[in-house]
Amino acid sequence: MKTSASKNEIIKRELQQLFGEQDTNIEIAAQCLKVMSHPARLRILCALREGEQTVQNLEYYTEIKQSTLSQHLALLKSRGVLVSRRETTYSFYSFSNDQITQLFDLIKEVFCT
Amino acid sequence: MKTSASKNEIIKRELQQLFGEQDTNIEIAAQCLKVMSHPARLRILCALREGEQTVQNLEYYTEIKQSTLSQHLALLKSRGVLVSRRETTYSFYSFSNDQITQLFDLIKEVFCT
DNA sequence: TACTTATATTTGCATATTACGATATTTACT
DNA sequence: AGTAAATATCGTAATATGCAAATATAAGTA
Repeated sequence: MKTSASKNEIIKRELQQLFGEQDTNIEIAAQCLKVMSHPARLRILCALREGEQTVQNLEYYTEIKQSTLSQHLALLKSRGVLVSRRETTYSFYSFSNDQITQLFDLIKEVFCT
Repeated sequence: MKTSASKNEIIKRELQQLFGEQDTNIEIAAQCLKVMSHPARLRILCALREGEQTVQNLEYYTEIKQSTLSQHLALLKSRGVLVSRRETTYSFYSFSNDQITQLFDLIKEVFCT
């Protein structure tokens, strides 16, 4: 099977542009999606959907052990999905921006309807 | 820090319902997202966005080695992201449904704009 | 039947993730 | 200073994932 060579070239060129020249965007997208694609982390995002929460509240909601939870949160934060702020001894985590929130909402819509 | 116990209970109950009672949906979502969150597989999805393609075309577009590509395709198919059909010796792969396509489009929108 | 092309599967190995106990850090309070 | 609470980090064992060569299968053609 051979589509015309020129058409293949066009598609290939479009592909190269689609996610940016150096595949930077595609790498970022993969990393961000990857960090969201874990049952525990999806549960965390669920719990944060209505607003920021402390670690101990998240521990209660998600039933994930403290150290494990803390690692998941650190990962989500390091990839730009979440942000955190300190208030006395509490850390409050929340979504970092609207795009991520929007992405999460669509995921929920796609898989829960 | 203690939010009132009753409010916590309410949030927890909402969480349990959000992705379904047995966490089935959340598991499915995680698996599906996970399979999409890989640079090679995102590149494959990009190439398929305009319609079905043969394996050899995908090999050309994505520059992924045949056996590796075939494994990625098998994975994407097994998780319901792609479907395939045989025509003589060629396998044609394409998106399995509109929701997945829509999800992919949003991913592209979020990470490439 | 023999040969070729397209795709799929197997295998081995390297690397990455995961969970969780133990330990460390941070901050407040006495 | 000493203690306690909330969170973070470390160490490690189990498991999962990645890639690509080698091999297998499927289907068309001489």
